[in-house]
Amino acid sequence: MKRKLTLKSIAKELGVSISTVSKALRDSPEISEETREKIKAYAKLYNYKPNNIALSLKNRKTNTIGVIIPQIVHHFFTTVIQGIEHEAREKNYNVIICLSNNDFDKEVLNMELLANGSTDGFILSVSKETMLKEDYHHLNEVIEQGMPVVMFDRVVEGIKCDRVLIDDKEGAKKGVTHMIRSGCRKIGIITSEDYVSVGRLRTEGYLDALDDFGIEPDDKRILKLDNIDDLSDKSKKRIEAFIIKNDLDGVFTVNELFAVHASRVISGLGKKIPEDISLVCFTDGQLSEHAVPSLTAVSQHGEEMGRKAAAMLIDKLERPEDEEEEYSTAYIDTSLVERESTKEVIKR
Amino acid sequence: MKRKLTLKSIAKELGVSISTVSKALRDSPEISEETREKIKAYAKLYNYKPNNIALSLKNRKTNTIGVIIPQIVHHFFTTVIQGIEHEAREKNYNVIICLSNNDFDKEVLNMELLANGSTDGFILSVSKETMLKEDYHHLNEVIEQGMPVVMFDRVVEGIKCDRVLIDDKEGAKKGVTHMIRSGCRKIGIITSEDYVSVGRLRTEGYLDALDDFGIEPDDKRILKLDNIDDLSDKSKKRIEAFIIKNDLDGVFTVNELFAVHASRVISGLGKKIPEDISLVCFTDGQLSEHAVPSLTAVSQHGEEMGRKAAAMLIDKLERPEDEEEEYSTAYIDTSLVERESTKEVIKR
DNA sequence: TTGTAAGCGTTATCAG
DNA sequence: CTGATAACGCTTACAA
Repeated sequence: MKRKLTLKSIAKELGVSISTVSKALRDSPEISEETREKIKAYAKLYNYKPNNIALSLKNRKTNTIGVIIPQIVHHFFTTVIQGIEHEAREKNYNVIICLSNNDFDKEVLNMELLANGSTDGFILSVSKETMLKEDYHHLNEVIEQGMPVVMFDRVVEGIKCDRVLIDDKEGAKKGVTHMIRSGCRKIGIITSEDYVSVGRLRTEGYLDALDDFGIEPDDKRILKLDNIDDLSDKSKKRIEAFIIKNDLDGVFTVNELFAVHASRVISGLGKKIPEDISLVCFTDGQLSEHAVPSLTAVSQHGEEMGRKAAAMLIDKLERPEDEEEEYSTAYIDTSLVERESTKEVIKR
Repeated sequence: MKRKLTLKSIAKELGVSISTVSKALRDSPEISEETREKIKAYAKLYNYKPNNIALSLKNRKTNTIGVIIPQIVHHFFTTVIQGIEHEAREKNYNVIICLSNNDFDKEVLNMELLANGSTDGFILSVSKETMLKEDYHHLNEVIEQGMPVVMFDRVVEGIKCDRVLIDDKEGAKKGVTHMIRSGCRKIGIITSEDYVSVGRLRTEGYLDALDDFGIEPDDKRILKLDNIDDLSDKSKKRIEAFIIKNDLDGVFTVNELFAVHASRVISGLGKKIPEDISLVCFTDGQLSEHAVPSLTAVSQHGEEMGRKAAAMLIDKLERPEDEEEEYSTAYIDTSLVERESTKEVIKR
C-alpha cells in the first residue's frame, strides 16, 4: 500500500522544508525558478493532491454544500439535485446529500451532523413532519452560527434565508386554464391537505382559474388527500369514489401518481381521455411522459430550481460578511407540456 | 452571529485547559467528578458538538462513504442510495453522493476529489464510458492508497474490490420462463449492446430460458439498442420496427422504458396485452407499477443491494489491516412481480 | 487531578 | 530565496 503524498513527505524526499514545497506548488514568486520546477515536477510525477480535510480545517471553509431532502425516490427531487450538482461543480463546490425520510428527528440530526464542520451552508426542503410541528430551531441554529440556508419547494416562513419556489399557484392555474380553454367546465381537483404548502397553493391556482372564467367552485369537486408523496390504498379508494360520484369533464391533480390512478379509474369506467374527461397533472416526470395516454403536465423545471438554489447559496457564501441580511425569494416558472390527455384549445 | 463552541472557547470560559475539557467530555476517569460535571453541564447548555473536520484530520478517518453513480434520475439508483444511506446511518457513517453523468472524466475527477481526504472508501457503479474505455487507473489508484472499493450493478473484472450484483442472468431467466410457462413460444427480447454487462447477462438469461424449454433462439427476435439509460427517438423507431416485423407472442425488455414503449406500440397495433402478446421487463419501478396495463417485472431489490454494498464496505473499513486481501461477490436475488401484462401460468 | 506538547496536513507570517 | 513557527480543532502521551 502506497501512502498518500503529503507536503511533508515531498519535503523530506527533496531535502527542502515543508513551507518551501507549499509555496512552490502554489507558484509563489518567493521560490527560485529552479527549486519550484523541481518540486512541481516531483509532485506531478507522483500525482500529489492536497488533502481537502486539512484545507477545510485551515481555511474554516469546506466548499461543500449540504442538501437535505425528504426523500430521493422522487423524480422531482432527483432533478433538483442534478441542478444543484451542476451549479456546484461549476463553482467548485461539493455536494453532500442527506435524506430526512420526512422525519423531523432525522432532519435535525442530519443538519447537526453536517453543521459540525462538514458543510458551509444548506439547501433544504423541509420534511412534512417538520411543517406539522412548526419547530424550526435547527434551522435557526445553523443560521445563527453563520451558515446560510436556502429553502426550496417546501418552505416555511419566518426563517432568515433565501427561498426558491416553484410558482405553484400560477402553474396550477395554467393547467386548469388550459382545460377550460379546451372546453371543460366541470373540473375537479385532487390535491393535498392545506398544511402542505404546495398543495394549498395549487388548490388556490385551481380556484383562480375557475374564477377567471366565471365558473362557480364546488367543494364536492375538491378532493384533499393526506399524503402527497405516495399513493396509499386509502388514497386510491378515495380517488375512485371521487371520480365515480362526481360528474366531471376534467381532472387536475397535484402530482403524477394521483393522475395515473385517476386515468386508470376513468378508463375503467369506460370513459375516454380526453374526449370525455381531460386530465392534467402537476409535475412532469417519467410517468406523465410514458403513461398511456401520456399526460399533459405542468413542468416544474426541477433542474433549474436546483441551479438557482445552489447559485443563491454560493452567492451568500462568497459575499463579504458586511452587507448581508438580505433575503430574497426566487420563483421558478412552470410550463405546460401538452400531451394526449387534453384536447386542443378552442379557437375563437 | 454566535461563533461555534470549541474546546478552546470552553476551556477559556471555565478557566481550565483544553485537554481537561476534552477528557471530561469523553468521560475520562482522569478528571475529577466535580470538574467533569461542570464541563459537561456547560457543554450541554451551549450545545457543544465536536468539529468533524478536525476529528477526521486527527484520526485520518472521515467516517464517510463516497458513492459515485452514473446518474441519479433513475429509480433503481435512488433505491440503491436509500439502502446505502440506511446501512451507513446505522453504522454511523455519512454518505457523499457524486454523479459521473456517465462521463469518464467526471468519474475520475469526482473520485480524485473525494479521495483527497473526504471519504474512507467508495461504492460505485462505473460509467458507461469507463466500461468502453476499459481504463480503470482511478480505481486502482485509490485502492492502492488503501481505500476499499465496492462496485455494484455495473462492475468490471480485474479490480481488487468487493462486488454486489443483481443476479441479472437468473432474473431474466425467471421473467422469460414465466412467459413460456404461461404459453408464449415466440418471445423476443429488447436488450442492449453486449458491452453493457447487465444487458449481456440478461440476454444470456433469456437464451437460457428458451434453451430450458427446447425453444430454438432466433437472432431476429433479439434487438440490441445502444443506450440502456434512456429512450431516444432512434430507439423508439427501432422498437416499433422490431415489434411490427416480428411475429411475437411475448416480449422481454431489459428495462422499464423499453417495455412501456413496446406496450404502446403493441396496443397501437390493436393487439391485446397479455392475450396476444405478453410483456415482462427487468426493473420494478414506478412505470411498471402504474402503467396501463401494469407490467410484470423482475424486481431488483435496489435497497437491499445498497445495504449490502455499504455493509461490505464498512466491514472492510473496520477490519484490522492484517488479514485482508480477500474479495467477494454478493448476489442479490431478484423476484418476479406478476401484474397485468402476463397471463396465468398454465397448470399441467 | 490537571496541564503541556506534539501531531494530523495545510498555509501565512515573519525571520534568516 | 528559504525555513521555522503558529494556527485551524481535536486527541493523547507524558509531565507536573
